[in-house]
Amino acid sequence: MREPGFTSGQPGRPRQFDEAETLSSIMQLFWENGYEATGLSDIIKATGLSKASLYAAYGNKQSMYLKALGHYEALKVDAAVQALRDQSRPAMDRISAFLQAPIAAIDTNADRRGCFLCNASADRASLDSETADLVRRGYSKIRRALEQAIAERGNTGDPDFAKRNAELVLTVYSGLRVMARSSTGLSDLIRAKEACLQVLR
Amino acid sequence: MREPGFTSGQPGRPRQFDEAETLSSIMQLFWENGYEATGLSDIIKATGLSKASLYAAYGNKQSMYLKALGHYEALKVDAAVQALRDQSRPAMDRISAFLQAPIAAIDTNADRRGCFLCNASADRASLDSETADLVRRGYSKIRRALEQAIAERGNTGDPDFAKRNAELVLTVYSGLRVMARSSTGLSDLIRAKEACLQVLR
DNA sequence: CCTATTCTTGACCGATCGGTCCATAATTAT
DNA sequence: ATAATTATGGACCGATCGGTCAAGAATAGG
Repeated sequence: MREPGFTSGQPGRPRQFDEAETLSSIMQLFWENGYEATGLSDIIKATGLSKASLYAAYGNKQSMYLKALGHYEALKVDAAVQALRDQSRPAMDRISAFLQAPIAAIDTNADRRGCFLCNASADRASLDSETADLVRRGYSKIRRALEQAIAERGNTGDPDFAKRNAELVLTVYSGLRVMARSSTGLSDLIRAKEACLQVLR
Repeated sequence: MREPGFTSGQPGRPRQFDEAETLSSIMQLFWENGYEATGLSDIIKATGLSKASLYAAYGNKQSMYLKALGHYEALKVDAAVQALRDQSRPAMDRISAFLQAPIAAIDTNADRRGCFLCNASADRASLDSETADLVRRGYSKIRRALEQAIAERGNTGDPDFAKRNAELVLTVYSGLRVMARSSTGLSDLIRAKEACLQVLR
């Protein structure tokens, strides 16, 4: 209909919206406002779709949330992991950039959404085990990438050095993301980042 | 009525419940479940009071939340600050205990409520400036106490040492609290704490 | 063409939401 | 006693919640 002559091979009326694009809109809402503060009405408004279409495509609200969180993982977490693994830059630069992201979000875009993974951990993981599973999986991906980046820099004696400090960086990242949601200035966030990076030097 | 002969000096029927005790119950609910996931019905169930009594005593839901968060600050934050200022123990021990709290909560009580301040920052601060104000005030109290505890240990050269590392400890604390809400094991949390403490040694 | 299948819209559902009102109970002051 | 004042519980409010349903629209294969 939209594209005359186009056939999908499937019987029945084809979807009239881009599923991934719509999922992105849904993700933005849950990301910014959390699970409970986001209503179906908000999702309807943002996507322009009707309730039944949304339910047909993504299931109920809980399922929409999980799919949105999964989408975040595939989009943002995986991108961060890839950047952390980019061998064309010094490991230290990559880790520094990873910790700079929470600061840059506020600085350049006044973006207070934080990190969906961290928000989900604080907001929803303790009430829903499926969310908790997703959050842990996302954290683990980053953890492993950090570990390897730190290990790259030569491990002096202590076999646990990379593991311990990867966890430190990940925890500082989470803390920055959460504190940024209520913070007014950048200076505190920058200080924490600098202090964290000095450990690795 | 409850205590015949007791007079408060005020005209009219006296409150038949302990305001602070009831506020504690309300605090527990918002603390554990967040703002939106806590309904008036939950508060009624937990306190045993009627809706009208609650509104008369604390105002609307938003106001209940802010009072609950203020109560948390007076109860828990101030206690943590006091512990950080306790000169009878080495500064390092106090800071270590501060970072141990998020771990002990899970370990000994399977307590996944995290820190109300951190939860409020992630959950609500970006949507409500009054909440953000309270959160920042709470963080600042802890920040100052940490700064002084770190400064106690002798400041070698760098005049910004205490400030930077106080921010690091505070950020790690926030990160631990948030990650603990979705975490299954203790080992990662412990690693982050250890790595953070090593900076100060 | 027809039939099967899927998608879409909008009406509709009961339940619950936060919030208000009112009659009554309990107290103080006179 | 009586009046004034405050607190309480329960009924009540419109709005919104998440979720379902049915009828029609759009496609496929035959």
